[in-house]
Amino acid sequence: MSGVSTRERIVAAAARLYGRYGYNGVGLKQVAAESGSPIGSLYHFFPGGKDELAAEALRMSGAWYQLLVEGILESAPDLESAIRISFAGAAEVLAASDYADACWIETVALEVASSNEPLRLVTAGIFEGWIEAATGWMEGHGLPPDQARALGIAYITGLEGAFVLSRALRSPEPLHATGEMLAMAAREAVAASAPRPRVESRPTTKGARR
Amino acid sequence: MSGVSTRERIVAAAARLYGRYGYNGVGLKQVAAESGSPIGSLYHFFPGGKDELAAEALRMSGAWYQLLVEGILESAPDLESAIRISFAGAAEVLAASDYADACWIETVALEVASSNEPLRLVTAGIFEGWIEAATGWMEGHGLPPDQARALGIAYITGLEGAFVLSRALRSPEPLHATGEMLAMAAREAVAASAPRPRVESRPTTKGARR
DNA sequence: GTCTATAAACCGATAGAC
DNA sequence: GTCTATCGGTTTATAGAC
Repeated sequence: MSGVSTRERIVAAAARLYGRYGYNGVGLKQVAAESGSPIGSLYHFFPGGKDELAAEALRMSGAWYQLLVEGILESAPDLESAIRISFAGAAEVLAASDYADACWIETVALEVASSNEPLRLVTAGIFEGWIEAATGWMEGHGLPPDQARALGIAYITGLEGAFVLSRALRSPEPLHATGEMLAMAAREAVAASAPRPRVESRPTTKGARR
Repeated sequence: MSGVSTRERIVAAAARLYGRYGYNGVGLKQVAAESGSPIGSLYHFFPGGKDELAAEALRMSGAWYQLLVEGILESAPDLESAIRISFAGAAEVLAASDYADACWIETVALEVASSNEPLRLVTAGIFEGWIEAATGWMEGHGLPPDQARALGIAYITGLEGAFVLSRALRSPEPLHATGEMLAMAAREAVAASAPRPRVESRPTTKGARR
């Protein structure tokens, strides 16, 4: 009746624990206990040990978050409100977990960035996938490719950075403030790339573009 | 002739190592070796052990970054270019360290957020100080208090989030893109809070505000 | 203040019974 | 596939000589 395999329970427990306390802050014994399985099962499914388990946990979390965010973005009426809704929703979820569960990738990403190249590559692949998805969605709302990519990246970095401050301060304010400012940037980007809003919108004599 | 005390060398080594590899990723023996002092000296200066040393390293780094950023902000001609210069400078420094040294606070902040309340409070105090400083500077450039605080927070969260992606991807692009989008938000914020730029700047019949 | 030796606990990983 | 016992190494922290 459970429907979840031992392997899935181990991966889920590892993802949650690593996200909360970091890769180096959680032992395999703790993962085994949290998933309700002995150490032996852990090495049975992941002969590569802790690194292989973490890689699988990161990939699982990355795919899960991507589906979650894509669902939010696609259900929003426009670009500006999509950003606002994303950050407000993240603030609610974070507060509901008592500021424990934000992004299960980023703590590990920072820990392994300069010490574990295989895992660093896993986190890089996840972030690249998110950037591509966000960029595509921004393009679908009429932004030119370079603006779409910049805003897509800023959307992700804004979320990740706000997670750090919101968890440390135990306050939703960083998420709300960051969402508000990115919504403003989105409005400006849309206005700047609009076909031709009015006769005099911006001085065309000297391009503001770099 | 050295001028740096043993205590200072220990704190500096701890700050750098914790920033690169995380709080749980670095042992006291490694800090002692890196600082060129035996373990005994470490416990002589920090009887509280690893937590007390980390707290001191965090406070030192926090004050140092605050001075650095304030210097950059005050030397910039205007709000928009100050943001651009900050992110471009951070990208250069990060690349120069081979994507190892970004913010020495944030890796530790994420690790301790849900597991070490005393250290979490230290990181929270540092972030609060940064927010106050950034907010004050934004107000000095004419933004109303609530907009100044929101942009000040987004400036910090944007930096922190871009650090995560830039380190993981080993690319300066996240820092550049985030800086570009926050500069756009700053331009929009300045324009929106300007005394009265033109006769017809935005439809006043239906407020776009919230 | 500086330094070494060591205690006690925990880590990742393995062997092997069932 | 499940589970226990254990190895070797590393961790934080302490004791005590100099």
